[in-house]
Amino acid sequence: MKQPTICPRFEKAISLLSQRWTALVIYRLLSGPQRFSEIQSAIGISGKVLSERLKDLEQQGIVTRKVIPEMPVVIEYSLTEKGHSLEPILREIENWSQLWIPPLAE
Amino acid sequence: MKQPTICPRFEKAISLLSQRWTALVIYRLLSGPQRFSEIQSAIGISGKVLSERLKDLEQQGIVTRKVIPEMPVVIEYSLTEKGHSLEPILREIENWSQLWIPPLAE
DNA sequence: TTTATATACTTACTTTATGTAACTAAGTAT
DNA sequence: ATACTTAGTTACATAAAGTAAGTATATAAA
Repeated sequence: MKQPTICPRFEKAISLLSQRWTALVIYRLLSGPQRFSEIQSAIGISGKVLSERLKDLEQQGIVTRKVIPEMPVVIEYSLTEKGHSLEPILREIENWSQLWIPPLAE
Repeated sequence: MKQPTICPRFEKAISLLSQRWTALVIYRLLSGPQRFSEIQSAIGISGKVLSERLKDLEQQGIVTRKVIPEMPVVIEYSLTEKGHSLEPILREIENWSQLWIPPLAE
């Protein structure tokens, strides 16, 4: 075999980012802490998968969960430093999409 | 609703890149044209899904397929200009992974 | 007291995506 | 004719995601 195998750290990053919804959840949180239902309605993800993703992301140290004991309890999700460090990647994607995805694409 | 909805162009870019294997296929092709079987063994994708992905990517103008009529026929896949324009994104991911993914991670 | 509302989930079930392994097509070579 | 190679495809099995209803906790309304 002559092809160099792909770096496992890179592969891990890819598998994180290419899990469905994950990038969009992080992107949303870039604009500040949000609640479960805010994320849900903003990106159109099901409650089931969103709760799975948020648990994953929390475990990977990308997202923090904070319970605020208000009158209906509020749960606030936000990015950790590691989470924020993904911003340049998402900005590159944003930028690329403006250059290469036609405006009318559904 | 107070949350601004996510830009559809950005969403499209994300859905492209977060399809399983797509980013790895493009990443491989960044180092030059490759054959079906090379891509397959380098990233460990099944033939079935690889052929689906390559068709998709061809249709989206990211990859080109070229038939070279050699003795066993050789089919060479390479990136278009649009495909190459994704390089900065993949480099950011590569860079991020070196900073934030622990070396021993399986 | 029952009924209703709200948030943040979870559960059961269905549909879609992916994996696996065997098979096909076209062209040599033996 | 038989076997070998590359680039796939097909049929079937498993895993991931979607959908809709249900749960837990708390507040307020009838």
